[in-house]
Amino acid sequence: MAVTIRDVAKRANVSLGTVSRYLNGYKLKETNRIRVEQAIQELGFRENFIAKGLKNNRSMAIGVVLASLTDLFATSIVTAAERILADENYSIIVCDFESNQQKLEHKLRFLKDRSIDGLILFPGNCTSSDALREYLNDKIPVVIVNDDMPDINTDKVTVDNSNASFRAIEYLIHQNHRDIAIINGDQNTYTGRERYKGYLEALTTYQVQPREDYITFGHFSNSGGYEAAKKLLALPNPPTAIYTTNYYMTFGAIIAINEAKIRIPDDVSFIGFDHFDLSDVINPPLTIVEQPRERLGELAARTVLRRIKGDYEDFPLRLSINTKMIMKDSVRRLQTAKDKRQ
Amino acid sequence: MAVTIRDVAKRANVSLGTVSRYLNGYKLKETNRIRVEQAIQELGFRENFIAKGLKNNRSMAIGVVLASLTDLFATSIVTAAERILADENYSIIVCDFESNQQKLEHKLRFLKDRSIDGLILFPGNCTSSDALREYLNDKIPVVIVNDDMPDINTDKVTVDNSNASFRAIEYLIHQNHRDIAIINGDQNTYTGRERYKGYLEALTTYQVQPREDYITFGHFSNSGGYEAAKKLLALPNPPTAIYTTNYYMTFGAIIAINEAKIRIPDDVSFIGFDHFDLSDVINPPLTIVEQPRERLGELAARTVLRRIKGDYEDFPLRLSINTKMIMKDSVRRLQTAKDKRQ
DNA sequence: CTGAAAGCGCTTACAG
DNA sequence: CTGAAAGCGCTTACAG
Repeated sequence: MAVTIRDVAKRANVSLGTVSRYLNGYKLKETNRIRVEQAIQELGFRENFIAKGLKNNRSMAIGVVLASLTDLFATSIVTAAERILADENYSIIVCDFESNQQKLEHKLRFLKDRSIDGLILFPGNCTSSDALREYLNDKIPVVIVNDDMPDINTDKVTVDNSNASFRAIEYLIHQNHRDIAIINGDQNTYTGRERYKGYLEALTTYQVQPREDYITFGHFSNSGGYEAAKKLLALPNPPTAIYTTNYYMTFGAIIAINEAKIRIPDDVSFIGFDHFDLSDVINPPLTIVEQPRERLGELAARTVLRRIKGDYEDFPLRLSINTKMIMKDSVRRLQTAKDKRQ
Repeated sequence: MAVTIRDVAKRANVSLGTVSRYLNGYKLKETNRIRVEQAIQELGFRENFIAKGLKNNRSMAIGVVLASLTDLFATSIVTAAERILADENYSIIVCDFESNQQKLEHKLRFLKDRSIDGLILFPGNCTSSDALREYLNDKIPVVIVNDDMPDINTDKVTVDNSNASFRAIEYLIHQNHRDIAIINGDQNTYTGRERYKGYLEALTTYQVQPREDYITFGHFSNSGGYEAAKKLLALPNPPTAIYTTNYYMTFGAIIAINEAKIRIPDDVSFIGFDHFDLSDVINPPLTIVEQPRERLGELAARTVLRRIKGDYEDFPLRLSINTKMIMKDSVRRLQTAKDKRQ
């Protein structure tokens, strides 16, 4: 049915091997090259990646495994990665493991059975994995995004989660805030823990006593942020500043704040996490921590490609990319006693 | 390196064919079956899907092509589809075409070169496609989600976009609203046009004169909804009810409404689109149109699987699944002159 | 530079 | 029910 290199060879009056070599970038005699090219044109020949894969033991597919396909953070990283991988003719096979360790194992095996050439993994709340160790044993490149997985020795790219929090809180402190609340996400995730850690470190560094009632926890979701913010605002001594630790929570918190008719930054200062289309548009525009999602995705893709090509020079890569604070109008500088005297 | 059926055959003392038959569910003599099973166990044999695919001319992969991987609506449908496809041992290869017709063509060819067994397509703002026609010519099953693509004759699953709007507006009219605004999304998408159409039809049916200033357009995004709502609220005669036409717009509109310190439903009634985690939690809980995303995804997956198996009985399928209105507290019944007299 | 041939890991019609 | 063999569409070491 489909036209094969055999057909091309026949038409071009050369051997199979010659066509194959042409396809793989070897030099042909000029006249042969032209005839092969013509035959390919005329027959509308397209390479069969499956047959190629069987010989080369490569599938030209990269597995992407994430907790949920509906997580904007992960999918925007995947988008950037896909762009690069597709350019190199790699396809991505995506699997969702619904934050379930068992499903994770299953999907990893599923992908392995499909001979993927590399794996990009967002472990989320899952730690470790037997299936993952099989990848390492079989020398299939694995890049882990935004997680540490201490017992898995492979390439890891992440953002400076802890430091991002540190700087956000430090900034608030420099604006004379002391009553700084945090809206934490799931503590069974690496990012959740790291972002919380940075908060505590900043307070410690500047000798601000952490207050338990200012430390809230929820899921990394809109409603998680909403509920936490509501709780904070209802406190007898509400915080002067609120810091949220992911995209969804930021959104939810903003809704709670608006609903409570509390004004940013007059009544409460606010630093959000992740840049989104509304951040700059709402009133006031939000000061936020922006994650370099695009760069993370590119980095993950480039790393896995390099490993596939056998370049293990800097293995295992441990790269933490810097987040960036986007300064807008949601933080108010508080007056200190000293300010007032002046 | 990897263990093949040849190794299994040797160990089990049977022929290649026998192992293959076992793997494909044919009956073996009891003693052979046991030996084959044992050999598979002992050797840790796993089938090679690539080799299988070469013989069978099947890749066990389904292509999924969408405008953006960060569109929650599409990805939640894909999640549901993936669940079903993975159960049947199909993997999904995902491609993002960034709402760009040319990229769409490119990705469709990219996937075709990888011998996908079927395609699930979310065309978004793209209409028609040469590459898509090649799929149909080559009898590769294609299921289109939430779009019509009139010149492509294949299976299509969608929600009752127009009717969803109709019912939402009808409900508002029954609550005595006449000044009903709509926040439309991109009109170069099928869903955008259909949802707008249902709005107009409802007004016509109930003889309410459409007002141009109540009909706003924006992108299907948070800021699109935000900007449109802001404009509506600033009108000299603001509407008594606002209807938004997708998830993101709903969110953005809610923020604008809260920001303007306008109360739902006292000052304005509101019907949103798509159920999301905050819908029920915020104050007041939102009356919304809920799309059966899960069912859509399952239906798309099941349809493509049936076609792959050669079942073309109901081809081309044109299925529109009903949305559901979730009644909460964001719509107020207006008093009519008659109500007041009573 | 190129052809002939073996082989990647499987499936399946054929004959028994 | 099972073995031997041909073949899916490609690649590549070998010899020229």
